[in-house]
Amino acid sequence: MLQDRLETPPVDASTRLRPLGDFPGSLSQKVYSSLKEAILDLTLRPGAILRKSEVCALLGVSRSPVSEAVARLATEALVDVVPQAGTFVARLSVEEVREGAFLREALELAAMELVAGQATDDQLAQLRRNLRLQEVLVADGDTQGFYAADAQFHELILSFTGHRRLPQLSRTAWVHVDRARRLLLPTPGRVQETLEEHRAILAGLDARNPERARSAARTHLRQLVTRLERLVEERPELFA
Amino acid sequence: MLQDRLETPPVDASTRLRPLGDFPGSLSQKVYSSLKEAILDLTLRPGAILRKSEVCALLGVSRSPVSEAVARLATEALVDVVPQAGTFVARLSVEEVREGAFLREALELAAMELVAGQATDDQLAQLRRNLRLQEVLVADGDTQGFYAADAQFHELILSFTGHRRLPQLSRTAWVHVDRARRLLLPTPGRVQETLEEHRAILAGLDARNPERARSAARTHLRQLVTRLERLVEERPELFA
DNA sequence: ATCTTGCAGCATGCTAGCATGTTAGCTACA
DNA sequence: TGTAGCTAACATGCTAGCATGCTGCAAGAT
Repeated sequence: MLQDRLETPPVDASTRLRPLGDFPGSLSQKVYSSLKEAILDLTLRPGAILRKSEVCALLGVSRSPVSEAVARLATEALVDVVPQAGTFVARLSVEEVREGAFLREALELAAMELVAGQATDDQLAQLRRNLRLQEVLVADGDTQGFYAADAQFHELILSFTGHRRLPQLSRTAWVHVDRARRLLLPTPGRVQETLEEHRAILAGLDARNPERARSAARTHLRQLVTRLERLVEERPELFA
Repeated sequence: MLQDRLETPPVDASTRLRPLGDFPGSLSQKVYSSLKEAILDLTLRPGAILRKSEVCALLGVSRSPVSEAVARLATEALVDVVPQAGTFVARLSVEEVREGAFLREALELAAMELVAGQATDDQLAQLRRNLRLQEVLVADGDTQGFYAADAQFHELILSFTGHRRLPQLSRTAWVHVDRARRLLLPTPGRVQETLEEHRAILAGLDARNPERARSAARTHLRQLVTRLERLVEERPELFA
Protein backbone atom coordinates (compact mmCIF):
# COMPACT_ATOMS: atom_id res chain seq x y z
CA MET A 1 0.00 0.00 0.00
CA LEU A 2 2.80 2.33 0.93
CA GLN A 3 4.83 0.86 -1.86
CA ASP A 4 1.95 1.66 -4.16
CA ARG A 5 2.36 5.31 -3.64
CA LEU A 6 6.13 5.29 -3.82
CA GLU A 7 5.93 3.68 -7.21
CA THR A 8 3.45 6.19 -8.50
CA PRO A 9 4.59 9.75 -8.07
CA PRO A 10 3.76 10.47 -11.76
CA VAL A 11 0.88 12.81 -11.08
CA ASP A 12 -1.10 13.58 -14.18
CA ALA A 13 -1.70 17.24 -13.59
CA SER A 14 -2.90 18.53 -16.93
CA THR A 15 -4.21 15.46 -18.71
CA ARG A 16 -6.89 15.92 -21.31
CA LEU A 17 -10.36 14.61 -20.67
CA ARG A 18 -13.12 14.68 -23.29
CA PRO A 19 -15.45 17.56 -22.43
CA LEU A 20 -18.67 16.57 -20.72
CA GLY A 21 -20.84 17.86 -23.52
CA ASP A 22 -19.82 14.88 -25.64
CA PHE A 23 -21.63 12.45 -23.35
CA PRO A 24 -25.31 11.91 -22.57
CA GLY A 25 -27.12 11.55 -19.28
CA SER A 26 -26.68 13.14 -15.89
CA LEU A 27 -23.50 14.82 -14.79
CA SER A 28 -22.37 11.73 -12.89
CA GLN A 29 -22.91 9.70 -16.02
CA LYS A 30 -20.94 12.15 -18.12
CA VAL A 31 -18.06 12.25 -15.67
CA TYR A 32 -18.10 8.47 -15.49
CA SER A 33 -17.95 8.13 -19.27
CA SER A 34 -15.23 10.71 -19.63
CA LEU A 35 -13.03 9.19 -16.95
CA LYS A 36 -13.64 5.67 -18.17
CA GLU A 37 -12.68 6.56 -21.70
CA ALA A 38 -9.48 8.16 -20.47
CA ILE A 39 -8.63 5.15 -18.34
CA LEU A 40 -9.26 2.67 -21.17
CA ASP A 41 -7.25 4.89 -23.53
CA LEU A 42 -4.35 4.83 -21.11
CA THR A 43 -4.58 8.64 -21.30
CA LEU A 44 -4.78 8.34 -17.55
CA ARG A 45 -1.71 6.29 -16.86
CA PRO A 46 -2.03 3.09 -14.83
CA GLY A 47 -0.91 3.72 -11.27
CA ALA A 48 -1.29 7.47 -11.57
CA ILE A 49 -2.94 9.33 -8.74
CA LEU A 50 -6.36 10.70 -9.59
CA ARG A 51 -7.31 13.54 -7.29
CA LYS A 52 -11.04 14.05 -7.17
CA SER A 53 -10.62 17.77 -6.58
CA GLU A 54 -8.43 17.96 -9.65
CA VAL A 55 -11.07 16.23 -11.73
CA CYS A 56 -13.62 18.70 -10.39
CA ALA A 57 -11.48 21.59 -11.54
CA LEU A 58 -10.75 20.02 -14.94
CA LEU A 59 -14.37 19.27 -15.71
CA GLY A 60 -15.91 22.21 -13.91
CA VAL A 61 -18.24 20.26 -11.69
CA SER A 62 -18.62 19.67 -8.00
CA ARG A 63 -17.47 16.68 -6.05
CA SER A 64 -20.64 14.66 -5.74
CA PRO A 65 -20.91 13.61 -9.37
CA VAL A 66 -17.20 12.91 -9.43
CA SER A 67 -17.48 10.84 -6.29
CA GLU A 68 -20.31 8.82 -7.69
CA ALA A 69 -18.47 8.26 -10.97
CA VAL A 70 -15.34 7.17 -9.14
CA ALA A 71 -17.37 4.82 -6.97
CA ARG A 72 -18.72 3.14 -10.10
CA LEU A 73 -15.25 2.84 -11.54
CA ALA A 74 -14.11 1.29 -8.28
CA THR A 75 -16.72 -1.46 -8.55
CA GLU A 76 -15.25 -2.29 -11.96
CA ALA A 77 -11.75 -2.26 -10.46
CA LEU A 78 -10.68 0.50 -12.83
CA VAL A 79 -9.63 2.73 -9.96
CA ASP A 80 -8.50 1.98 -6.46
CA VAL A 81 -9.71 4.39 -3.84
CA VAL A 82 -8.00 4.47 -0.47
CA PRO A 83 -10.05 6.34 2.15
CA GLN A 84 -8.48 9.54 3.39
CA ALA A 85 -5.44 8.88 1.27
CA GLY A 86 -6.05 9.03 -2.45
CA THR A 87 -7.56 7.55 -5.56
CA PHE A 88 -5.37 5.74 -8.05
CA VAL A 89 -5.85 4.56 -11.61
CA ALA A 90 -5.69 0.78 -11.51
CA ARG A 91 -2.51 -0.76 -12.76
CA LEU A 92 -2.64 -3.34 -15.48
CA SER A 93 -3.10 -6.59 -13.65
CA VAL A 94 -2.50 -10.02 -15.11
CA GLU A 95 -5.06 -11.37 -12.68
CA GLU A 96 -7.72 -8.93 -13.85
CA VAL A 97 -6.97 -9.65 -17.49
CA ARG A 98 -7.26 -13.38 -16.92
CA GLU A 99 -10.45 -13.00 -14.95
CA GLY A 100 -12.00 -10.73 -17.54
CA ALA A 101 -11.13 -13.15 -20.30
CA PHE A 102 -12.52 -16.07 -18.31
CA LEU A 103 -15.71 -14.21 -17.69
CA ARG A 104 -16.28 -13.15 -21.23
CA GLU A 105 -15.55 -16.63 -22.48
CA ALA A 106 -18.05 -18.07 -20.01
CA LEU A 107 -20.72 -15.63 -21.15
CA GLU A 108 -20.12 -15.93 -24.85
CA LEU A 109 -19.94 -19.70 -24.87
CA ALA A 110 -23.19 -19.92 -22.93
CA ALA A 111 -24.69 -17.49 -25.43
CA MET A 112 -23.50 -19.62 -28.34
CA GLU A 113 -25.32 -22.61 -26.96
CA LEU A 114 -28.53 -20.69 -26.53
CA VAL A 115 -28.39 -18.78 -29.80
CA ALA A 116 -27.44 -21.83 -31.87
CA GLY A 117 -30.64 -23.38 -30.58
CA GLN A 118 -33.08 -20.53 -30.93
CA ALA A 119 -31.81 -17.90 -33.36
CA THR A 120 -34.36 -16.68 -35.88
CA ASP A 121 -33.59 -16.44 -39.58
CA ASP A 122 -33.73 -12.69 -39.31
CA GLN A 123 -31.12 -12.70 -36.58
CA LEU A 124 -28.80 -14.91 -38.60
CA ALA A 125 -29.31 -12.55 -41.52
CA GLN A 126 -28.19 -9.66 -39.33
CA LEU A 127 -25.01 -11.52 -38.52
CA ARG A 128 -24.35 -12.29 -42.17
CA ARG A 129 -24.87 -8.63 -42.99
CA ASN A 130 -22.42 -7.61 -40.28
CA LEU A 131 -19.89 -10.10 -41.62
CA ARG A 132 -20.16 -8.68 -45.12
CA LEU A 133 -19.55 -5.25 -43.62
CA GLN A 134 -16.45 -6.59 -41.94
CA GLU A 135 -15.20 -7.91 -45.27
CA VAL A 136 -15.66 -4.52 -46.90
CA LEU A 137 -13.88 -2.74 -44.07
CA VAL A 138 -10.96 -5.10 -44.24
CA ALA A 139 -10.74 -4.65 -47.98
CA ASP A 140 -10.72 -0.89 -47.47
CA GLY A 141 -8.05 -1.19 -44.80
CA ASP A 142 -10.29 0.59 -42.31
CA THR A 143 -8.99 -1.03 -39.15
CA GLN A 144 -10.80 1.34 -36.84
CA GLY A 145 -14.10 0.58 -38.49
CA PHE A 146 -13.35 -3.12 -38.42
CA TYR A 147 -12.88 -3.03 -34.65
CA ALA A 148 -16.27 -1.41 -34.32
CA ALA A 149 -17.92 -4.01 -36.53
CA ASP A 150 -16.12 -6.74 -34.59
CA ALA A 151 -17.52 -5.43 -31.31
CA GLN A 152 -20.97 -5.23 -32.85
CA PHE A 153 -20.75 -8.82 -34.09
CA HIS A 154 -20.20 -10.05 -30.56
CA GLU A 155 -22.85 -7.77 -29.11
CA LEU A 156 -25.41 -8.94 -31.63
CA ILE A 157 -24.93 -12.53 -30.61
CA LEU A 158 -25.21 -11.69 -26.93
CA SER A 159 -28.33 -9.66 -27.51
CA PHE A 160 -29.93 -12.59 -29.34
CA THR A 161 -30.06 -14.48 -26.05
CA GLY A 162 -32.87 -12.10 -25.16
CA HIS A 163 -31.08 -10.97 -22.03
CA ARG A 164 -30.93 -7.20 -21.95
CA ARG A 165 -28.08 -6.64 -19.56
CA LEU A 166 -25.78 -9.29 -20.93
CA PRO A 167 -23.93 -7.22 -23.57
CA GLN A 168 -23.24 -4.51 -21.02
CA LEU A 169 -21.89 -7.05 -18.57
CA SER A 170 -19.69 -8.62 -21.19
CA ARG A 171 -18.25 -5.23 -22.09
CA THR A 172 -17.52 -4.54 -18.45
CA ALA A 173 -15.82 -7.89 -18.08
CA TRP A 174 -13.66 -7.14 -21.07
CA VAL A 175 -12.36 -3.72 -20.02
CA HIS A 176 -9.15 -4.95 -18.46
CA VAL A 177 -8.38 -7.13 -21.43
CA ASP A 178 -9.10 -4.24 -23.74
CA ARG A 179 -6.86 -1.89 -21.83
CA ALA A 180 -3.99 -4.33 -21.98
CA ARG A 181 -4.64 -4.82 -25.69
CA ARG A 182 -3.52 -1.25 -26.29
CA LEU A 183 0.01 -2.35 -25.50
CA LEU A 184 0.08 -4.97 -28.25
CA LEU A 185 1.61 -3.96 -31.52
CA PRO A 186 -0.72 -4.63 -34.43
CA THR A 187 0.05 -7.89 -36.16
CA PRO A 188 -0.25 -7.78 -39.96
CA GLY A 189 -2.32 -10.88 -40.74
CA ARG A 190 -4.40 -10.72 -37.57
CA VAL A 191 -7.35 -8.85 -39.02
CA GLN A 192 -7.76 -11.40 -41.79
CA GLU A 193 -7.56 -14.24 -39.26
CA THR A 194 -10.15 -12.58 -37.07
CA LEU A 195 -12.48 -12.41 -40.03
CA GLU A 196 -12.01 -16.13 -40.62
CA GLU A 197 -12.78 -16.88 -36.99
CA HIS A 198 -15.96 -14.85 -37.15
CA ARG A 199 -16.97 -16.82 -40.22
CA ALA A 200 -16.43 -20.05 -38.33
CA ILE A 201 -18.63 -18.86 -35.47
CA LEU A 202 -21.40 -17.85 -37.81
CA ALA A 203 -21.10 -21.17 -39.62
CA GLY A 204 -21.67 -22.98 -36.35
CA LEU A 205 -24.72 -20.88 -35.55
CA ASP A 206 -26.04 -21.22 -39.08
CA ALA A 207 -25.73 -24.99 -38.81
CA ARG A 208 -27.60 -24.81 -35.49
CA ASN A 209 -24.68 -26.70 -34.06
CA PRO A 210 -23.96 -25.50 -30.49
CA GLU A 211 -20.74 -27.44 -30.16
CA ARG A 212 -19.25 -26.04 -33.36
CA ALA A 213 -20.25 -22.53 -32.40
CA ARG A 214 -18.81 -22.93 -28.93
CA SER A 215 -15.53 -24.31 -30.11
CA ALA A 216 -15.16 -21.66 -32.81
CA ALA A 217 -15.88 -18.93 -30.29
CA ARG A 218 -13.45 -20.39 -27.79
CA THR A 219 -10.70 -20.50 -30.37
CA HIS A 220 -11.44 -16.94 -31.38
CA LEU A 221 -11.49 -15.52 -27.85
CA ARG A 222 -8.31 -17.26 -26.82
CA GLN A 223 -6.24 -15.71 -29.59
CA LEU A 224 -6.03 -12.37 -27.86
CA VAL A 225 -5.39 -13.88 -24.46
CA THR A 226 -2.58 -15.95 -25.86
CA ARG A 227 -0.95 -12.88 -27.33
CA LEU A 228 -1.38 -11.05 -24.04
CA GLU A 229 0.18 -13.86 -22.06
CA ARG A 230 3.17 -13.62 -24.38
CA LEU A 231 3.36 -9.91 -23.60
CA VAL A 232 3.33 -10.68 -19.90
CA GLU A 233 6.30 -12.99 -20.42
CA GLU A 234 8.25 -10.51 -22.46
CA ARG A 235 7.47 -7.31 -20.62
CA PRO A 236 6.43 -8.18 -17.07
CA GLU A 237 7.27 -4.66 -15.90
CA LEU A 238 4.16 -3.37 -17.68
CA PHE A 239 1.97 -5.28 -15.27
CA ALA A 240 1.84 -4.33 -11.58
CA MET B 1 -43.57 4.70 -16.15
CA LEU B 2 -46.65 6.54 -15.11
CA GLN B 3 -48.40 3.24 -14.74
CA ASP B 4 -45.60 2.22 -12.42
CA ARG B 5 -46.53 4.79 -9.92
CA LEU B 6 -50.22 4.21 -10.15
CA GLU B 7 -49.68 0.57 -9.36
CA THR B 8 -47.48 1.27 -6.39
CA PRO B 9 -49.05 3.62 -3.91
CA PRO B 10 -48.15 1.21 -1.05
CA VAL B 11 -45.59 3.45 0.59
CA ASP B 12 -43.58 1.65 3.20
CA ALA B 13 -43.41 4.39 5.78
CA SER B 14 -42.19 2.67 8.91
CA THR B 15 -40.41 -0.42 7.67
CA ARG B 16 -37.67 -1.88 9.79
CA LEU B 17 -34.09 -1.77 8.56
CA ARG B 18 -31.24 -3.47 10.37
CA PRO B 19 -29.28 -0.78 12.29
CA LEU B 20 -26.07 0.34 10.66
CA GLY B 21 -23.90 -0.86 13.51
CA ASP B 22 -24.43 -4.43 12.34
CA PHE B 23 -22.51 -3.84 9.14
CA PRO B 24 -18.84 -3.11 8.45
CA GLY B 25 -17.17 -0.48 6.30
CA SER B 26 -17.99 3.09 5.47
CA LEU B 27 -21.41 4.60 5.96
CA SER B 28 -22.26 4.14 2.30
CA GLN B 29 -21.32 0.51 2.60
CA LYS B 30 -23.46 0.07 5.71
CA VAL B 31 -26.45 1.75 4.13
CA TYR B 32 -25.98 -0.35 1.02
CA SER B 33 -25.87 -3.58 3.02
CA SER B 34 -28.85 -2.66 5.12
CA LEU B 35 -31.00 -1.70 2.16
CA LYS B 36 -29.91 -4.68 0.12
CA GLU B 37 -30.77 -7.08 2.91
CA ALA B 38 -34.19 -5.52 3.25
CA ILE B 39 -34.80 -5.72 -0.47
CA LEU B 40 -33.74 -9.37 -0.71
CA ASP B 41 -35.84 -10.18 2.37
CA LEU B 42 -38.83 -8.62 0.69
CA THR B 43 -39.04 -6.48 3.84
CA LEU B 44 -39.04 -3.64 1.37
CA ARG B 45 -41.87 -4.67 -0.85
CA PRO B 46 -41.31 -4.92 -4.62
CA GLY B 47 -42.68 -1.84 -6.31
CA ALA B 48 -42.72 0.18 -3.10
CA ILE B 49 -41.47 3.73 -3.25
CA LEU B 50 -38.20 4.29 -1.42
CA ARG B 51 -37.76 7.92 -0.51
CA LYS B 52 -34.12 8.75 0.04
CA SER B 53 -35.00 11.39 2.61
CA GLU B 54 -37.01 8.80 4.51
CA VAL B 55 -34.07 6.42 4.53
CA CYS B 56 -31.91 9.26 5.82
CA ALA B 57 -34.29 9.81 8.71
CA LEU B 58 -34.64 6.09 9.46
CA LEU B 59 -30.90 5.44 9.55
CA GLY B 60 -29.84 8.82 10.88
CA VAL B 61 -27.40 9.70 8.11
CA SER B 62 -27.20 12.33 5.45
CA ARG B 63 -28.12 11.97 1.83
CA SER B 64 -24.73 11.39 0.21
CA PRO B 65 -24.13 7.91 1.59
CA VAL B 66 -27.73 7.02 0.86
CA SER B 67 -27.40 8.31 -2.67
CA GLU B 68 -24.26 6.31 -3.27
CA ALA B 69 -25.84 3.17 -1.85
CA VAL B 70 -28.91 3.61 -4.00
CA ALA B 71 -26.74 4.16 -7.06
CA ARG B 72 -25.02 0.85 -6.43
CA LEU B 73 -28.34 -0.89 -6.00
CA ALA B 74 -29.49 0.66 -9.27
CA THR B 75 -26.56 -0.91 -11.15
CA GLU B 76 -27.74 -4.27 -9.83
CA ALA B 77 -31.29 -3.47 -10.93
CA LEU B 78 -32.54 -3.83 -7.37
CA VAL B 79 -34.00 -0.35 -7.38
CA ASP B 80 -35.26 1.84 -10.16
CA VAL B 81 -34.48 5.50 -9.76
CA VAL B 82 -36.39 8.02 -11.83
CA PRO B 83 -34.72 11.44 -11.83
CA GLN B 84 -36.70 14.17 -10.12
CA ALA B 85 -39.51 11.76 -9.50
CA GLY B 86 -38.72 8.96 -7.11
CA THR B 87 -36.88 5.75 -6.31
CA PHE B 88 -38.69 2.43 -6.37
CA VAL B 89 -37.88 -1.03 -5.15
CA ALA B 90 -37.60 -3.22 -8.22
CA ARG B 91 -40.51 -5.50 -8.90
CA LEU B 92 -39.96 -9.18 -9.31
CA SER B 93 -39.22 -9.60 -12.98
CA VAL B 94 -39.34 -12.85 -14.88
CA GLU B 95 -36.78 -11.40 -17.26
CA GLU B 96 -34.35 -10.59 -14.46
CA VAL B 97 -34.80 -14.00 -12.90
CA ARG B 98 -34.11 -15.74 -16.18
CA GLU B 99 -31.12 -13.56 -16.90
CA GLY B 100 -29.69 -14.08 -13.43
CA ALA B 101 -30.11 -17.81 -13.76
CA PHE B 102 -28.51 -17.81 -17.21
CA LEU B 103 -25.58 -15.84 -15.90
CA ARG B 104 -24.95 -17.96 -12.89
CA GLU B 105 -25.20 -21.09 -14.98
CA ALA B 106 -22.69 -19.70 -17.45
CA LEU B 107 -20.25 -18.84 -14.68
CA GLU B 108 -20.61 -22.04 -12.71
CA LEU B 109 -20.35 -24.31 -15.73
CA ALA B 110 -17.22 -22.53 -16.88
CA ALA B 111 -15.86 -22.89 -13.37
CA MET B 112 -16.61 -26.61 -13.39
CA GLU B 113 -14.57 -27.07 -16.49
CA LEU B 114 -11.62 -25.23 -15.02
CA VAL B 115 -11.79 -26.72 -11.54
CA ALA B 116 -12.26 -30.28 -12.78
CA GLY B 117 -9.01 -29.79 -14.63
CA GLN B 118 -6.88 -28.12 -12.00
CA ALA B 119 -8.29 -28.64 -8.51
CA THR B 120 -5.74 -29.65 -5.88
CA ASP B 121 -6.33 -32.53 -3.53
CA ASP B 122 -6.63 -30.08 -0.68
CA GLN B 123 -9.38 -28.22 -2.48
CA LEU B 124 -11.30 -31.40 -3.16
CA ALA B 125 -10.91 -32.29 0.51
CA GLN B 126 -12.47 -28.96 1.44
CA LEU B 127 -15.46 -29.77 -0.73
CA ARG B 128 -15.83 -33.21 0.82
CA ARG B 129 -15.67 -31.65 4.28
CA ASN B 130 -18.37 -29.16 3.31
CA LEU B 131 -20.51 -31.99 1.98
CA ARG B 132 -20.22 -33.91 5.26
CA LEU B 133 -21.28 -30.74 7.05
CA GLN B 134 -24.31 -30.55 4.78
CA GLU B 135 -25.21 -34.14 5.67
CA VAL B 136 -25.05 -33.37 9.38
CA LEU B 137 -27.15 -30.26 8.99
CA VAL B 138 -29.78 -32.14 7.02
CA ALA B 139 -29.85 -34.88 9.64
CA ASP B 140 -30.34 -32.24 12.33
CA GLY B 141 -33.10 -30.61 10.36
CA ASP B 142 -31.20 -27.31 10.40
CA THR B 143 -32.50 -25.92 7.13
CA GLN B 144 -31.12 -22.47 7.74
CA GLY B 145 -27.65 -23.86 8.33
CA PHE B 146 -27.99 -26.06 5.27
CA TYR B 147 -28.68 -23.06 3.04
CA ALA B 148 -25.50 -21.44 4.34
CA ALA B 149 -23.45 -24.56 3.68
CA ASP B 150 -25.04 -24.83 0.24
CA ALA B 151 -24.00 -21.29 -0.61
CA GLN B 152 -20.51 -21.99 0.67
CA PHE B 153 -20.25 -25.13 -1.46
CA HIS B 154 -20.86 -23.11 -4.59
CA GLU B 155 -18.58 -20.29 -3.49
CA LEU B 156 -15.76 -22.70 -2.77
CA ILE B 157 -15.88 -24.07 -6.28
CA LEU B 158 -15.92 -20.60 -7.80
CA SER B 159 -13.01 -19.49 -5.63
CA PHE B 160 -10.99 -22.50 -6.80
CA THR B 161 -10.86 -20.98 -10.26
CA GLY B 162 -8.38 -18.54 -8.74
CA HIS B 163 -10.49 -15.57 -9.81
CA ARG B 164 -11.07 -13.30 -6.84
CA ARG B 165 -14.11 -11.40 -8.01
CA LEU B 166 -15.99 -14.33 -9.44
CA PRO B 167 -17.90 -15.42 -6.31
CA GLN B 168 -19.06 -11.86 -5.71
CA LEU B 169 -20.24 -11.59 -9.30
CA SER B 170 -22.10 -14.86 -9.11
CA ARG B 171 -23.88 -13.73 -5.94
CA THR B 172 -24.86 -10.50 -7.63
CA ALA B 173 -26.18 -12.40 -10.63
CA TRP B 174 -28.25 -14.58 -8.36
CA VAL B 175 -29.99 -11.89 -6.33
CA HIS B 176 -33.12 -11.74 -8.44
CA VAL B 177 -33.47 -15.50 -8.42
CA ASP B 178 -32.94 -15.56 -4.70
CA ARG B 179 -35.54 -12.90 -4.10
CA ALA B 180 -38.12 -14.79 -6.13
CA ARG B 181 -37.21 -17.95 -4.25
CA ARG B 182 -38.69 -16.45 -1.10
CA LEU B 183 -42.09 -16.88 -2.66
CA LEU B 184 -41.71 -20.62 -3.10
CA LEU B 185 -43.17 -22.82 -0.42
CA PRO B 186 -40.59 -25.24 0.95
CA THR B 187 -40.90 -28.67 -0.65
CA PRO B 188 -40.38 -31.60 1.74
CA GLY B 189 -37.93 -33.78 -0.13
CA ARG B 190 -36.07 -30.94 -1.80
CA VAL B 191 -33.24 -30.63 0.72
CA GLN B 192 -32.39 -34.28 0.38
CA GLU B 193 -32.41 -33.99 -3.41
CA THR B 194 -30.17 -30.97 -3.26
CA LEU B 195 -27.69 -32.94 -1.23
CA GLU B 196 -27.70 -35.67 -3.86
CA GLU B 197 -27.08 -33.15 -6.61
CA HIS B 198 -24.14 -31.70 -4.72
CA ARG B 199 -22.73 -35.19 -4.38
CA ALA B 200 -23.00 -35.66 -8.12
CA ILE B 201 -21.14 -32.42 -8.77
CA LEU B 202 -18.36 -33.36 -6.39
CA ALA B 203 -18.15 -36.80 -7.96
CA GLY B 204 -17.60 -35.23 -11.34
CA LEU B 205 -14.85 -32.99 -9.99
CA ASP B 206 -13.27 -35.85 -8.07
CA ALA B 207 -13.18 -37.89 -11.23
CA ARG B 208 -11.56 -34.92 -12.98
CA ASN B 209 -14.31 -35.23 -15.51
CA PRO B 210 -15.37 -31.77 -16.75
CA GLU B 211 -18.35 -33.04 -18.69
CA ARG B 212 -19.81 -34.91 -15.74
CA ALA B 213 -19.29 -31.96 -13.43
CA ARG B 214 -20.87 -29.60 -15.93
CA SER B 215 -23.88 -31.73 -16.51
CA ALA B 216 -24.42 -32.35 -12.79
CA ALA B 217 -24.15 -28.64 -12.08
CA ARG B 218 -26.53 -27.81 -14.90
CA THR B 219 -29.10 -30.25 -13.60
CA HIS B 220 -28.72 -28.84 -10.11
CA LEU B 221 -29.03 -25.20 -11.08
CA ARG B 222 -32.05 -25.77 -13.28
CA GLN B 223 -34.13 -27.31 -10.50
CA LEU B 224 -34.80 -23.97 -8.89
CA VAL B 225 -35.47 -22.24 -12.17
CA THR B 226 -37.95 -24.92 -13.14
CA ARG B 227 -39.84 -24.45 -9.90
CA LEU B 228 -39.80 -20.70 -10.41
CA GLU B 229 -41.14 -20.99 -13.93
CA ARG B 230 -43.99 -23.01 -12.51
CA LEU B 231 -44.65 -20.22 -10.02
CA VAL B 232 -44.76 -17.74 -12.87
CA GLU B 233 -47.40 -19.87 -14.57
CA GLU B 234 -49.52 -20.25 -11.47
CA ARG B 235 -49.25 -16.78 -9.99
CA PRO B 236 -48.31 -14.35 -12.75
CA GLU B 237 -49.61 -11.44 -10.69
CA LEU B 238 -46.56 -11.72 -8.42
CA PHE B 239 -44.32 -10.66 -11.28
CA ALA B 240 -44.49 -7.19 -12.74
C1' DA C 1 24.19 8.11 11.40
C1' DT C 2 19.85 6.02 12.24
C1' DC C 3 15.55 5.62 14.22
C1' DT C 4 11.64 7.60 16.49
C1' DT C 5 8.16 11.03 17.12
C1' DG C 6 5.46 14.99 16.45
C1' DC C 7 3.30 18.24 13.25
C1' DA C 8 1.58 20.38 9.13
C1' DG C 9 -0.71 19.43 4.81
C1' DC C 10 -4.10 17.17 2.33
C1' DA C 11 -7.56 13.81 0.25
C1' DT C 12 -11.60 11.63 1.05
C1' DG C 13 -16.28 11.03 3.68
C1' DC C 14 -20.00 13.36 5.36
C1' DT C 15 -23.39 17.13 6.37
C1' DA C 16 -26.34 20.81 5.03
C1' DG C 17 -28.79 23.72 1.80
C1' DC C 18 -30.03 25.35 -3.25
C1' DA C 19 -31.75 24.35 -8.24
C1' DT C 20 -34.45 21.76 -11.47
C1' DG C 21 -37.89 18.99 -13.21
C1' DT C 22 -41.88 15.94 -12.11
C1' DT C 23 -46.26 14.67 -9.96
C1' DA C 24 -50.71 15.10 -8.21
C1' DG C 25 -54.61 17.57 -6.97
C1' DC C 26 -57.58 21.42 -7.60
C1' DT C 27 -60.05 24.73 -10.17
C1' DA C 28 -62.21 26.67 -14.04
C1' DC C 29 -64.44 25.96 -18.21
C1' DA C 30 -66.83 23.59 -22.09
C1' DT D 1 -70.09 16.00 -15.75
C1' DG D 2 -65.75 15.39 -17.87
C1' DT D 3 -61.56 17.50 -19.29
C1' DA D 4 -57.80 20.67 -19.74
C1' DG D 5 -54.67 23.70 -17.57
C1' DC D 6 -52.44 25.60 -13.61
C1' DT D 7 -50.25 25.62 -9.21
C1' DA D 8 -48.12 24.01 -5.14
C1' DA D 9 -45.60 20.35 -3.10
C1' DC D 10 -41.89 17.32 -3.52
C1' DA D 11 -37.92 14.15 -4.88
C1' DT D 12 -33.74 13.89 -6.84
C1' DG D 13 -29.17 16.16 -8.65
C1' DC D 14 -25.88 19.35 -7.62
C1' DT D 15 -23.03 22.78 -5.07
C1' DA D 16 -20.40 24.27 -1.18
C1' DG D 17 -18.12 23.78 3.24
C1' DC D 18 -16.84 20.96 7.69
C1' DA D 19 -14.82 16.55 10.01
C1' DT D 20 -11.75 12.64 10.07
C1' DG D 21 -7.79 10.09 9.28
C1' DC D 22 -3.69 9.21 6.49
C1' DT D 23 1.00 10.73 4.63
C1' DG D 24 5.36 12.44 4.53
C1' DC D 25 8.81 15.41 6.19
C1' DA D 26 11.61 17.28 9.61
C1' DA D 27 13.63 17.78 13.99
C1' DG D 28 15.44 15.68 17.94
C1' DA D 29 17.06 11.77 20.75
C1' DT D 30 19.78 7.61 21.06
